Amino acid sequence: MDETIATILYGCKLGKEVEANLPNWANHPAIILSKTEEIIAVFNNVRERLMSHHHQQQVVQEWLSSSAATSHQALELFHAAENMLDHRAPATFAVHGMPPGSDQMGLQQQVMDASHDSSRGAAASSTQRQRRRTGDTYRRTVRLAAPRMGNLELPPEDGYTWRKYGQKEILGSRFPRAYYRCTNQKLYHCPAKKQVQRLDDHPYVFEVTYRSQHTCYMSAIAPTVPPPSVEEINHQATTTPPPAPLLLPPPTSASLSGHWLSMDIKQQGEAGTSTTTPFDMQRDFGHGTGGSLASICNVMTGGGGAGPSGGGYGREDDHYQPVVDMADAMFNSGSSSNTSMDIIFSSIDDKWDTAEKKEQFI
DNA sequence: CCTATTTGACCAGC
DNA sequence: GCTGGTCAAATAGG
Repeated sequence: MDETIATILYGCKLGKEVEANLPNWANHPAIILSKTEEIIAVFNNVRERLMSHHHQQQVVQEWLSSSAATSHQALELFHAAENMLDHRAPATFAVHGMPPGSDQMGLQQQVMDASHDSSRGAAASSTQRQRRRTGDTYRRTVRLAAPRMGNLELPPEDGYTWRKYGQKEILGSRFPRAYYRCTNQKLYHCPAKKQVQRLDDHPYVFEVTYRSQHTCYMSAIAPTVPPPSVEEINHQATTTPPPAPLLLPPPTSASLSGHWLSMDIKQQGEAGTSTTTPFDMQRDFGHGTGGSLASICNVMTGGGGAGPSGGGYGREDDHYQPVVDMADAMFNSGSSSNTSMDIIFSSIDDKWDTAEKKEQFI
């Protein structure tokens, strides 16, 4: 949630920048166009996230109030949702950070082949190299937006931690393909791999092919919980309410959209990276001993469980509604009026200054 | 020192 | 033989 606010602040900063440079850019409509498109993309992203978030919150609250839910039930719900997301039909999705109209590319996540692979991984520990193209390998391909700023070479964060083990020039592709495997491969023999390839015609889009499934989080000693499926990650940017009754928690509020603009705002006292988040979720979900509905609800609503300390993310309600209002003011106020933006700009000045001290954007 | 990344070489599938 | 996927030594960084 904090990065949503950070995104809003960033969008506001862009607006201010345009405002300040209007005299200079009066004869450069291309610059203004570029800037305004960026602003629109930023706030579209915010709106989508907030709408998705709001829907999740409602569903979880309804579920919690309508059933004598236990943490065990929550766990079952968690897995059910995961299965549902993992096996549902391909769905279109809007891409993070793409300017309006960019989704006309018809970017689509494609489940290439959801056949499960149990023969790879530890079983392939023979002296011979693993065989390829056997056809029974779990394989699915998704397309994700690259960050529009920062290091464009970095693939979008997906909640898992990966280790790069190879890169190769691919015939007919301008960009090399990068090969990643799960960092837990050694520890837990997790066979999950992914290939990341930037599209020739859309350099801002990564085609990510996932192969084999994570087993690391199922290990009794593994400290991780399954981060959300890729579909769920995509759904964070979906423009329509998700078909599933509820969504899984985001891997971390600092791991996904934070990379979108390369402007993660570190929580105070949070020294960990995004990879730490699922671990805390595991404590709440997977083992159940310390799990509480409150923590589960926090995780489900994307509010809690982030960061080793958990501080800062668990108080979603403290600032969520104002943000919704702010976004609502931005998008629902009449186009002829700019007062709402003025209010926003003026009201966030203090906050922006604070945020700016914490992290220099751009 | 440990871990991650880079990169040339190797190997299997087509 | 070509291409793509993986290995593993070298290198970099914390």
